Amino acid sequence: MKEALEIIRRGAEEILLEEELIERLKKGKPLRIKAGFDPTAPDLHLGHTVLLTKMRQFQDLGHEVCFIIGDFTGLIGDPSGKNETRPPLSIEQVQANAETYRKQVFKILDPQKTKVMFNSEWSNKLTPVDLIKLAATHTVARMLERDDFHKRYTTGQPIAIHEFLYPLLQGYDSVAMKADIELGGTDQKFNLLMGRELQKHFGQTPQIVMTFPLLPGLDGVKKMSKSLGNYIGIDESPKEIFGKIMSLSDETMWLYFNLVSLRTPQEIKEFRDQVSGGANPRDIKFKLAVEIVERFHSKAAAEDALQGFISQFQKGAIPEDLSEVSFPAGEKGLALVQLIKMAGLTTSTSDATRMIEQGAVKIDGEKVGDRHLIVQSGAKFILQVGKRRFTRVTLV
RNA sequence: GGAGGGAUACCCAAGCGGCCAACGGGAGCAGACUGUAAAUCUGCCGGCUUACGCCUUCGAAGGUUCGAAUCCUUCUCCCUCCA
Repeated sequence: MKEALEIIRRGAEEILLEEELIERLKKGKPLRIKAGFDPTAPDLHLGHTVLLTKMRQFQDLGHEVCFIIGDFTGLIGDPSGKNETRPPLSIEQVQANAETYRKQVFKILDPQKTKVMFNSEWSNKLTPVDLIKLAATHTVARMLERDDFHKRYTTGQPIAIHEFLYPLLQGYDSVAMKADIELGGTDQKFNLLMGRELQKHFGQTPQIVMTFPLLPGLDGVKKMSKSLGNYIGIDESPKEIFGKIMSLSDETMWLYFNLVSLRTPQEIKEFRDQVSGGANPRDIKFKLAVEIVERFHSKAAAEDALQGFISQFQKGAIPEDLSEVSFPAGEKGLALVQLIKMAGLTTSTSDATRMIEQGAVKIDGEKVGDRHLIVQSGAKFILQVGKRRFTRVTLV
């Protein structure tokens, strides 16, 4: 029991209320753990794994985990942490995204012990009268206490009325499924507490709320999200994941250790000591990258990624597993800028021209200086743009 | 319902008849330095074009003008105050 609490507590930012949690754990009955996910992002990324890993730990401790897909609330769009109204998703989009979730979550969760639920299941049954009654439980003033709403309100940003319904509906989920504990990011605190209030209102024992720090994205500042493009997808290639981890700043690396690594706090502390003792933080970052790739792929893949990384970036070698493309050059040959674009190394020829001008383009490792360069049919070479974009080209 | 203010590129934000593909900042990309770290410095940062050059963009649609992001009309959306 003490150990269990230790595991549960780890990584959490806040537990409301911890006494209640202990109380319920003591009873020894499996608890119902709830965590909701917006079906907006088609792919799971490392940010999601913070909660998923915690859910997994609950499963391993014998509790019942419910993975809620907010397909109904997704029609509203969670206003949490946003400074603008989110565009509603179409039903088709929501369904497609939910499917992707289903496929990916079980890389972490135990499928045998997971209940996947869609909140439309009960939300769609609410009548307009029910909704009005739900809305009547809270005041506008109470809603405006929420930091993001407050900010938008005071700075003159629009708040649509339906956005007020979001916290209420998310809270209602807890009522509908009789949750014992709800997990969420720190930005979810208001919504999570709403669940407590509504459960009380409906005569249930209020759920315990656990919040977790938000995992910052590659920039180290903003929350990891698909829409910001600063994410590491758990479905990405080993090489990709490895590279992205390596591009994290030293400072951010520690946050990842705390939030996504499964190493013990003692191990992490040892790493910190090593670094302050003069060890190259890069080598510690290697360990993090290896661990994460191993977790979502395999030990072998992690080793390959490490070796590939070393040869490519430390020894400057051209990677081996290159994609290959082939294009007809025509009689007069093909402009290099065209080729770069066709090969997908840049998005436009203008961009390709810029790359050449900036000395970022190499053919077989040789820098190209002439932006008007024409390549002839029969040529075969490795084309490189910048440090990371490579492809093997054959002209016919 | 009435009065006033606003909408500019990924974001913030200038411009208010030609010098505007549009100042400046942030983000991003590339180069140098390095550890694909940080900091710093340099360049780029709408598209097409194998030169010259061309095309589209300033909420939307029309109009005035040799010429509009800039002026006029209508429309859409947002904000503030009043009711």
